[in-house]
Amino acid sequence: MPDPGNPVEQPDAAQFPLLPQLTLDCIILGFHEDQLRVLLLRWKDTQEWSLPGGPVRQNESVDAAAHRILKERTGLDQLFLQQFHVFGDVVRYNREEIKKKLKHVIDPEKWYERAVSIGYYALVDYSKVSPTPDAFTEECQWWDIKNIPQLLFDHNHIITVALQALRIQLSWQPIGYNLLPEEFTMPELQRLYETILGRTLDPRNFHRKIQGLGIVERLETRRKGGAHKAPYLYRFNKAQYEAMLTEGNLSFS
Amino acid sequence: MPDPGNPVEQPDAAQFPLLPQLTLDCIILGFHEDQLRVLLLRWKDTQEWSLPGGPVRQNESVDAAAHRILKERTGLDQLFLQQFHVFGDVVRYNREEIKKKLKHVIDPEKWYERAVSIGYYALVDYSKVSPTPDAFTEECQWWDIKNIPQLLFDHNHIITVALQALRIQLSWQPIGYNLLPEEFTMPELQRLYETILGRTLDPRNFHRKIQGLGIVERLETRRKGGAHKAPYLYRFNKAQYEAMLTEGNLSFS
DNA sequence: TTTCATTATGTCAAAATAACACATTAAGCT
DNA sequence: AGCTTAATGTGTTATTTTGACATAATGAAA
Repeated sequence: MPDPGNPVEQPDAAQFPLLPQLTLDCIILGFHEDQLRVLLLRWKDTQEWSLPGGPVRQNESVDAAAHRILKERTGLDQLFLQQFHVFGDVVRYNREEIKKKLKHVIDPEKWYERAVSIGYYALVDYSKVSPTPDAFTEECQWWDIKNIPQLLFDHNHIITVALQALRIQLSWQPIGYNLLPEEFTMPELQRLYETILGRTLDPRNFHRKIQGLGIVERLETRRKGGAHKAPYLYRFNKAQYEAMLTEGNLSFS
Repeated sequence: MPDPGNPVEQPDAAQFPLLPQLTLDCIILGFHEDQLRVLLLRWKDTQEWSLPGGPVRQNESVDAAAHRILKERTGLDQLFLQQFHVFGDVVRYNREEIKKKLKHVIDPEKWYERAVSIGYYALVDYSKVSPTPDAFTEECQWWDIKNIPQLLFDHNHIITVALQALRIQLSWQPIGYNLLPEEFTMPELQRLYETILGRTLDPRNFHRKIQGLGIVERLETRRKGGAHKAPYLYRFNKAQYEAMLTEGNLSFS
């Protein structure tokens, strides 16, 4: 379910007792047509969008809840999932406004107390995702990160914080394994980095850098189809990639 | 109060309704005698130690709760406080063992369900702290980070994760403003970095680096008192320091 | 005044980064 | 077949940053 910020009575509450006043919000990011995109949900009978999210069940870990929600929204099992912040203000958004906007979906009497929300971001292979709405929503769709509408709750803010965290990750860990298909081209990887960093990179320097990290291997084949020189295909060297995820590029001086 | 992992009935529960099944744990770090030290609490009538922590009240933000707990344990108001991880496993530690160990402090019947804990680390000026135990504990003391005893709950693990987060912070943000007194020497700052990083640094290179960041200003005065050449005193350039905290040294390449 | 402990400081080599331009080639068009 | 278009693949150089390294200076104590 999306995070109603203040959790509401859940459809499957009887079956699955929940941790009270605690929710997750998931920023599910994909990369398509040179755009970083985020998966959003549209609430039933409204034009209001929000992040996917939901409560944590008593018998599952917080991480497991995040995985479950991701699985429900995307169909994907394995993905890069990263806790990045806890949103714990007493008043995270205007509750009356939300109650009003969602009154046709959720009985305004059924809103509980304030909730603390744990933010996760996930990096997924856009082409493998089957966007699926939940019990409160009727549409699940990708949105260009540069073009997010006004969202419910404090979700615009949460996205901002998630992107900051993602850029920090990028500065000392590699990114791409979970965002690109198995085989990809160097310009594609470069555009992914450029999109996250919000600036252009020099293709020669980028190539040198990535090769230096040893996280990719060039294949024999090239990708044909464009009206231009065919780029080589690459795949990630999983072992080296994992190593860079763990050790990272941490260096003080 | 320390985090009983599973929260227990709180002494002031009537006065302050709490967020259920949610607690904070605070890793309060100071620097003294070239050691990074963490503040720990000893439970009443036991030899068992744990991290400071406690529940979040309904009418305060999670960050405010962390500040409150820090204020209660240290007497300090302004300090560097950083959320670093949420510990959300269903079983974070052996509950029966804990109930038994603390049976003289907390009625084993009074333990609630599992709790999710939000980890914060704080960097404080050792000399300004007045360690103060809470309602469940009778001693509050600094421990060398290299010499932590077996702690209650999953607190040894939490400390490990906090130190990892601290090292990551160090790799792209300056550290020191909240850990050192207003005036300090370059060797002191260097030893702080060395302690956090767990390795020695070259004094010439360190000096060059720190000067390059522009976060410190050398004063006219030197610190006398040691049987050796008197080191210059420095103070942080707050503006530049803040700038480095925000912008950081983030660079992909 | 001698000794001891610690601090302050500069140079050079190596590595990493930033800046920069042009030949190649697949596809589409004529 | 030949031309055009669009994007890719690639190397060099200057600059900056990092890492390695050793000695003179000085305050306190003996």
